[in-house]
Amino acid sequence: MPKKLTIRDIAQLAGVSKSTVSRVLNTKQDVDPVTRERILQIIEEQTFVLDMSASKLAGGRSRLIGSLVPPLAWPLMPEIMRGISDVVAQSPYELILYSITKEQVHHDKEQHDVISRILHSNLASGLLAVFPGPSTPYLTELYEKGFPVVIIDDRGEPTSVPWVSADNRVGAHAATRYLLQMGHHRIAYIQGSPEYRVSQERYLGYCDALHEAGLAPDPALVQQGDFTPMSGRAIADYFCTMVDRPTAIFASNDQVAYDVLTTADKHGLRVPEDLSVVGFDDIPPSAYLRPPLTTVRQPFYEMGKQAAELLLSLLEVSSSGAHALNKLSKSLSVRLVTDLVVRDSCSPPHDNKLQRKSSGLLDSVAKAQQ
Amino acid sequence: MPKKLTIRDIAQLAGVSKSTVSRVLNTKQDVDPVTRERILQIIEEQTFVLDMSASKLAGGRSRLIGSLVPPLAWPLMPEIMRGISDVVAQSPYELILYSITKEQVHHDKEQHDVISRILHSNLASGLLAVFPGPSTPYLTELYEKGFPVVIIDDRGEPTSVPWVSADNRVGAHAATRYLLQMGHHRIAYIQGSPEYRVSQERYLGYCDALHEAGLAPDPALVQQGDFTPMSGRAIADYFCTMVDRPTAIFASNDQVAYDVLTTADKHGLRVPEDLSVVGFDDIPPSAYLRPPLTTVRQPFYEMGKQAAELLLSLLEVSSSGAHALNKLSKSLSVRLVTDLVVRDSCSPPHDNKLQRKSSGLLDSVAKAQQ
DNA sequence: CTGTTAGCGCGTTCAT
DNA sequence: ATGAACGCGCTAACAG
Repeated sequence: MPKKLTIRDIAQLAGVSKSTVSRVLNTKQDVDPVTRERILQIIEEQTFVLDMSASKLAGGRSRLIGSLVPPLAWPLMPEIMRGISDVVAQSPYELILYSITKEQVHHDKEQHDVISRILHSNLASGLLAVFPGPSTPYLTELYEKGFPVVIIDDRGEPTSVPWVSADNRVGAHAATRYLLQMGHHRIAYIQGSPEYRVSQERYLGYCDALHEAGLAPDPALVQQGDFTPMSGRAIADYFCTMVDRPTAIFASNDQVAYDVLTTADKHGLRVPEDLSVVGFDDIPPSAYLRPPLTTVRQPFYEMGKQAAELLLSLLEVSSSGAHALNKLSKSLSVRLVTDLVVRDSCSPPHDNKLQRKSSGLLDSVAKAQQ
Repeated sequence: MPKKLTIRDIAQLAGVSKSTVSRVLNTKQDVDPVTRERILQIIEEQTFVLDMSASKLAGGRSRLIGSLVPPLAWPLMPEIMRGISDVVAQSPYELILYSITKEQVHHDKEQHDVISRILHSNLASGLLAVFPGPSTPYLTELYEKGFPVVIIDDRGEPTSVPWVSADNRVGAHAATRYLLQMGHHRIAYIQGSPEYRVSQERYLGYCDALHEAGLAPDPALVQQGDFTPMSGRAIADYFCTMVDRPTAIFASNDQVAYDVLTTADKHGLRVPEDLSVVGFDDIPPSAYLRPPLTTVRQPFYEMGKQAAELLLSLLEVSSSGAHALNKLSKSLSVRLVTDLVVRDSCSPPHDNKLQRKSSGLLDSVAKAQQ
């Protein structure tokens, strides 16, 4: 175990002062390209790495990013984390995981506590918040005080905090339009939790498509769900046993769509022959169900990736420059497009079955937009 | 934004010196209970938190745990992480996530790099490694040099490093015995990747049960797979088209069992009527398949939890005491029991169908042991 | 362009 | 039982 080298050691090896080494390590200007090269060489040979604690203490920056995330068991989380990790791994930063438990997800006091912990421990120099939910206001405050924050998908009101999200409205529009074009008229909709902004957006997209087709949303066909597994069963029961049963159900996320599939089966309804089903998210199991689920894919990996890149660039600015940061805030939102993934859970309704048939290929993907 | 308080500030408020505050913060002896209480009081009021960087630099511990994990998209990871997070969140420690990409998983050089990065950055004071695979030797070296390490499930040879794992052999035994008791004689087995120790263990469990029933493993019924989705299809094809087709297939993980289900369907074989299928892991989708999959549940949450607790206790020891650590190493392995989760993917074979029928309840769980 | 000087906030001797 | 002084490894002025 070669004793841990310090910046001084490599300064000696290079015949310069610690400051110079520090300069090259922090890619400052004003260093002779030759000595810089030599120093880098030595650093490489010795596999020297800056002591982050010392660096943080002396300078203030920490090369540590905090990530405030909902339970990783949420099926969309792994891909988001992969996007984040991939970016962070390529950077000089490391990622601290502050994981919100199922129980804390809806309690803003507890989330506030977690955030305080993040701030007080004074480790992270930036924060990536995934579905921060009730704590969005705190995060906003934080951000406006100059602490770099990026939100992935939000809840509640818009905020000045940079954020990235998929275009839920357009996605829901595409899914609904797909059903309409297939000949469906009675398309039921299962709402997501009302606290989430994405729920409203998806609902609006559903309405958009209906209006476009000259239809008005039928209140009887719109029921309030809450995104969680099992929660859709009662609603699906209701739809399956209606006198004038809908010919298609658009569930506002895949997990609820699974409930629809299960429930339809229970009632002896075949999907897609008797009932078409569309989900939202395209989480991994959706491709493996029977029938494979037609759904709107959210680019989770990309969302994580872009959020991390955004945060990294904020960090860049706040370290080098000054408050030029605030000037950018207008353009600091990213909306990613969704894709309609056509699988086998939809077909034209019985009374109107001359339209196109959905592809039977598991993996066929159709772009939702143009 | 109240300016960050330092240990000195609260020393002043308490009318004592920084040293004393430091002592109570680190729960040292030799502090007057009264002043200790007063200081704690003030710390509480001010919601003061130690600056971890400074603390680490000055020679203290870092309250940071590194976690070296495979891609979170591995279906068993979220639960493991939940176990880890729950424990860490209750402790004064934070978790740094070092995520291995799909590509790095089998390249020990890259993993070595990641580990070096962990060590050199000098942040983490302990390491939790999940399925470290090829880097087990490095971790062993590390551990033997006194750096706290805990491994969750290993690969390759046994090591002195503390580790936790499920009892794969007993689990596989239970699954196979279940099939045997149901009347199956020709039970095929799809192996996992040979590099993983768990693959061998499960295979041994399979053999144990066979021997117990007076049968010998039939080489034609044991095929080498590799745990990944899709990888089982060719093997399942092979089994489904054999002249003397097996009446049951035991897949060494759930993902491969899904392939068996898909393939059986392709060949027009009904599960469980024509073919019984058992998996291993009990990852979330398994309960929602049609038919719901009978499988051996690994206690992933518990594995993460116990590993984190183990590491925390190592950290405790290495901070307070000395090398009493090594004396414990004998008992520092944890083997958790697995459960056979009986769902609907198994039934007695055609030619022998008088035995018990598997439960139809989705969630019915039977203890594998006693 | 580069070296020198001061701390950053805390743990740890060593006194007292 | 408690305080004073020193230094952890590094960055940030300030000189040159």
